[in-house]
Amino acid sequence: MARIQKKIRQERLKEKLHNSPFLTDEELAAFLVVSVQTIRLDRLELGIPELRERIKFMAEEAQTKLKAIASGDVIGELIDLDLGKSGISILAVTPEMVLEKTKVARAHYIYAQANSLALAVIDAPAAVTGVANIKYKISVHLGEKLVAKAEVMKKRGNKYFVWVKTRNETQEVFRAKFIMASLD
Amino acid sequence: MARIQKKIRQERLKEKLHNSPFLTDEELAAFLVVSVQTIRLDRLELGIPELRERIKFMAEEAQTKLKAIASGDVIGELIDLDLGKSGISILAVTPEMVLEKTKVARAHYIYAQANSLALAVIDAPAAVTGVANIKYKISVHLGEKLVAKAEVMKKRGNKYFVWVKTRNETQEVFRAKFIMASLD
DNA sequence: TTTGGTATTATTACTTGCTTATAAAAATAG
DNA sequence: CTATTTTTATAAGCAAGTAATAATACCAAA
Repeated sequence: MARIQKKIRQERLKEKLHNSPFLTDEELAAFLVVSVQTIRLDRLELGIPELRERIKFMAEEAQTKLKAIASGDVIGELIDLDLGKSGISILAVTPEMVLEKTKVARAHYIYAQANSLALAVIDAPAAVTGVANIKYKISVHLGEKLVAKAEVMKKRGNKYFVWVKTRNETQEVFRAKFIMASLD
Repeated sequence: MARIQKKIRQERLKEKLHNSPFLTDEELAAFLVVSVQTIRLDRLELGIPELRERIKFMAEEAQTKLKAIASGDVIGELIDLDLGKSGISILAVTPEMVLEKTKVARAHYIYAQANSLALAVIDAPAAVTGVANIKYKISVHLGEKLVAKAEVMKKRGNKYFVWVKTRNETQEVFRAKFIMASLD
């Protein structure tokens, strides 16, 4: 009986901390109606660090993630680049990128990978996207690895015509034609 | 002379903390070759909170930002929604969204606002983007406020045809036609 | 019923990274 | 040289812990 209670409590502890990780042991003890010591033993068993460590970890992790998402000039990892001609990037679909309910990747991530690859591939110091023609062929799910290939089809004046095709492991999932204009 | 030294030290302190905000007073004292007490007086004068508060603040802020950027179902603030018919969202262009050099908003943010609005507006429990036709008319810069308006033009079976037009304060900057397929 | 092991709670000493308050020393300006 | 500012030192206290040890409580099986 006691063992079952313990298991349940520890599950509840994990869940609670998952939802609100900023709680102290004291608050957790009040929530689960046990002593602070019990909470500490549970944390020890479950390998959950103390509040301050948790906060610190979150701050560090969130910072790097923010950088990756918000300020990285290329979404996805650039693995091949022939400037002015073609490029390849890969992007792993992580939990942040999918819709909660369906686990389907949100469209703008797939778009972002393609668009930033297109931007990277054209041989210009700065450029903006003018027109895009896009087709999402099948939906992409959590855990898949997307490989985007970009090709500069032609260049006319300051305009670049870039095609991007994105595949998962087995098939083509996305296709886009961009017309990019270089500035300067 | 001393006053100048103090000013300089406090500037250096601010800069150091800006770059590496995870330093303790002790480490800062060693870095600036003064006593820990001096660092504390400086922090007091400059209104800089202690390490733990800084970390906590970063964790909280980064978390909300991450949520906003990565897992918010709508990029931009939804200010009007007539389900199945139309919707409006606004998005302020913040420093994270622009390219370092040019301060021009990266295309995928504008796309993301439009796409997530289109998703929000269609009256379906879950949907994926099938095809998009996009035109970036002029480039968007740091500080501008984007207003996206979506309209469901027609519905055929499980397919929705949604048009989105985005304006800044003065003119239309972006236009997209999406064909979304609802799932269930 | 007693014995034994797990689970829980309590107690105490110690840690980090501070705050607050007070005082002393050093540096500098006038 | 004195008054003021700046810097350093000292001591007490706090939050949220860890680590170690001991004392109960509980339940289960011999």
